[in-house]
Amino acid sequence: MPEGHAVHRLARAVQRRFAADAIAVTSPQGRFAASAARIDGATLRSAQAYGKHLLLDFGAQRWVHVHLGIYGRLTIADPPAGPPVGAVRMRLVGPRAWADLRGPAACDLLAPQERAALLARLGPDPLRRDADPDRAWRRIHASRAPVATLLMDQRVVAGVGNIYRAEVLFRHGVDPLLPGIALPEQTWQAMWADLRVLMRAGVRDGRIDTVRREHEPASTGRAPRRDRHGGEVYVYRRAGQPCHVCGTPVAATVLGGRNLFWCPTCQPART
DNA sequence: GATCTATGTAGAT
DNA sequence: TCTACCTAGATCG
Repeated sequence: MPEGHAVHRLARAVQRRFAADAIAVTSPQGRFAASAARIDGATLRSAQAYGKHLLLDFGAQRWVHVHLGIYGRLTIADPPAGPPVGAVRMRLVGPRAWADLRGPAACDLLAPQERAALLARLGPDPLRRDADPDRAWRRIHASRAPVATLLMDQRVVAGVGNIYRAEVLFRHGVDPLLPGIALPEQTWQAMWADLRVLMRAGVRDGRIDTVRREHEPASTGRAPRRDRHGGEVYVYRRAGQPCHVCGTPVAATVLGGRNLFWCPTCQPART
């Protein structure tokens, strides 16, 4: 689920269904119980996403910070709330909806300085209007690390995950292992603009689609294939399958502990 | 039913 | 570079 687009989508849903209401906050599982008690019954002022982080503003300088990590899920449903099933870290119950949070990497109550520190360590988020791509560019241009590594570094760009990184590199013909310092600025600007378009579409649709119409299998007469994440992609998790554009088998390796996918023909290494 | 895997990150080594 | 975190869906047998 959780690349930045999913968290922004979640923030919108929480905003729509809980904001301006008094919310009963509990921790059926117990691990968030002490913090939940401090905000139980407070009015939710707003829900916002910054990269992959979700912040719920409960007023009086109190923010609930949620990071879903790889496993986490926040499910929202219509009342009435039933008994908790499984390990529910946090439950929100409002008059119009209720939500259960399971398996998050983080669920904390933040004070203002903690919230500020969190936001300060995040790079620009393509889904936020005020984001400055030059901040990311300065870090990329100063680094010998592979572009693929830099794109996943939340201090460089906030919200990009393993799918968007693989796909945006493919769409711009960039070798994932190219050192950041060797990436042309024009290419970075184009990638940033593309990330904004792709991730906004992801928020709107609730899935990641990156394949241009002319490359869709459907346009060749076959039914469109959806991977199990529901989207249509060029290279992510397509190791060994033919590239949609040139037919070369998609390559895969592990970089920094994460799977990396690319087309060696469409994204050639510099020689 | 057991095992594998994952759209992520922090912290230890 | 490695491990822990700790959930659930897919896959294996």
